[in-house]
Amino acid sequence: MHLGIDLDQGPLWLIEIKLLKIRANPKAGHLMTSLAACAGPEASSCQHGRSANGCDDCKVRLFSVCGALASSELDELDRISQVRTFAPKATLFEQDALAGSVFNVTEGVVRLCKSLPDGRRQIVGFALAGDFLGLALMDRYSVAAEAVTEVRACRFTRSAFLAYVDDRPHLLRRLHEFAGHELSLAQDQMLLLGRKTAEEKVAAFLLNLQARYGRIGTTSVNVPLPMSRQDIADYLGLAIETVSRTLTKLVRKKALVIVPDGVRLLSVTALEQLAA
Amino acid sequence: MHLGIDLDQGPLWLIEIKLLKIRANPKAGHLMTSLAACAGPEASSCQHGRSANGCDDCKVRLFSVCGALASSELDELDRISQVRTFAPKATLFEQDALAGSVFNVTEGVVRLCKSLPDGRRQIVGFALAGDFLGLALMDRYSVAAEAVTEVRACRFTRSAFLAYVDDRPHLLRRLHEFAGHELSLAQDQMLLLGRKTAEEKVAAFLLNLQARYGRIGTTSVNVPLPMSRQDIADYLGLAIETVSRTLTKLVRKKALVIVPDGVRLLSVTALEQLAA
DNA sequence: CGAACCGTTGATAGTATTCAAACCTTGTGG
DNA sequence: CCACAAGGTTTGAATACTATCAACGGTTCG
Repeated sequence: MHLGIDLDQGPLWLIEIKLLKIRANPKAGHLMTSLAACAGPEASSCQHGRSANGCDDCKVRLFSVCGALASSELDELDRISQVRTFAPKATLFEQDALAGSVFNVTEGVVRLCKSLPDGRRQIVGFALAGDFLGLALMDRYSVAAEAVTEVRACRFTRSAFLAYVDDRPHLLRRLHEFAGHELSLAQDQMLLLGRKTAEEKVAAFLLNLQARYGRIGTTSVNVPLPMSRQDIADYLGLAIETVSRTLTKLVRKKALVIVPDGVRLLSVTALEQLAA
Repeated sequence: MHLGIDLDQGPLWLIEIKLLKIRANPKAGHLMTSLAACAGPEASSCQHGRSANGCDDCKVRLFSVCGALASSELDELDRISQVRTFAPKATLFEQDALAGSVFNVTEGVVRLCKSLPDGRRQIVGFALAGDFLGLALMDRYSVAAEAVTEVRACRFTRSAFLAYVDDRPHLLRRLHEFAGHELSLAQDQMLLLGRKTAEEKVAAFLLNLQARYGRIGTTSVNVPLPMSRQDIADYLGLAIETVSRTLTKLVRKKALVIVPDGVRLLSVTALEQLAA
């Protein structure tokens, strides 16, 4: 066995699994959550968000809305943007509040929540690196956005961003493409919420997350779960206990193992069948 | 009591309700389904869709995406569009098919469905007059569209429409606004599907539909339900029996009465409380 | 060390589904 | 005109899946 080389195979975890319940190597846990945003094996040198050079060497640009912009246009985008960081549980914006800003997530995970007066909560999505918040450009936020992990994001005032977009139809076009994609994901989620069983929901959730990580970084059978079980439950329309029970059921079926801060998928094909 | 004058109060139904189970006047039923698209009392002279004059006197233009266009632009829109009608249960397009066309519904009701391999179905939305199908402008349809009632729609080939849009950023802007609204509705629906009880789902559905009818025609406590109970069930993530039972429960609570082809809301405030 | 939080597991309850049958409406054909 | 078939709706009884309530184990942090 080769140690510390193949990130994708997560050897540190393998060791932990075999040693049974030995305290997790904290570095391993960190590596897993980092996977969401980092591509390639040199995780230590991974720097997301804008550096001193601004958007030019932004790691998320190519798969984000900014990918529609020419290098010359990025300079002005730089000028109207500011990098902001949010601690876990911090609020980026609240449901129904006036939309003063829009954000482009460059690092970390954000949950998008809707709540009922009595406290019931539905998470309508998780935003990862490259995702744009406030895509609809509406004057009020329809959801709340809360940092799950430490989050880094480019912030624009909505008015400045609108002015910027108005001069650039190709960017609007790109925004619209992203909105269309979001809408399609929302429809998939409606199918999941309305018609799938708990097991199908959890399996589909894990596969989905894996695919999303793959699009922004390394494809791996290690799927970090930076969000809490309660978050997952509120995303899938389940009770927290049902999420927990279903995960252990999937473990018994040998479809996955639970590792610190996430899961390792043992049989993607089994999960795909379970996900319906 | 005044007969045949006040459409909004639906006097014909009142009579029927009081006579208890007397066979419904077929005209009354027809009036109700027409309410979805007709504003004002002269339902008989109501003509939706493009007439010989094209888009200019289209009844849905002002609250549809076309509302962003100047009169001069409508001429060219006319040229690339064709009016099409669909019989109930006809398919406008199928899930995952190449998106060859986009549609603007001018009359009738369309259901947007997603299905699982085993037949389970989720309706992700009902399109009414003024709604645009294919808003996302993606190259494949993410849902199937099926006529619930007789449907009239303006059809555009996707390529022609894309070319038309490319020359008109203000139309793209309007399309994006509509997409943002759709996304917001989808998020509301996720909250409903994931976190609401059967009673809350049904109450919210009826109030929502009433509000939508109000936006495109006459606000009325009469809410036509042209779709089947199965359709409602598949929209709300319930079994057909649960929808039926919940409706009769709402009748027992005196929140509404069931009339041919729809319901009449007796207490909107009661329903609003039940909808959470 | 204890409090707080998160996750897991067990027992129980409840809501919605499933299965089944009856009812109603509509359309067809004798 | 009535009988009958077909499709949709409603109602009833039993089941099942998931939620709720409760307790416990593990980790973190002061």
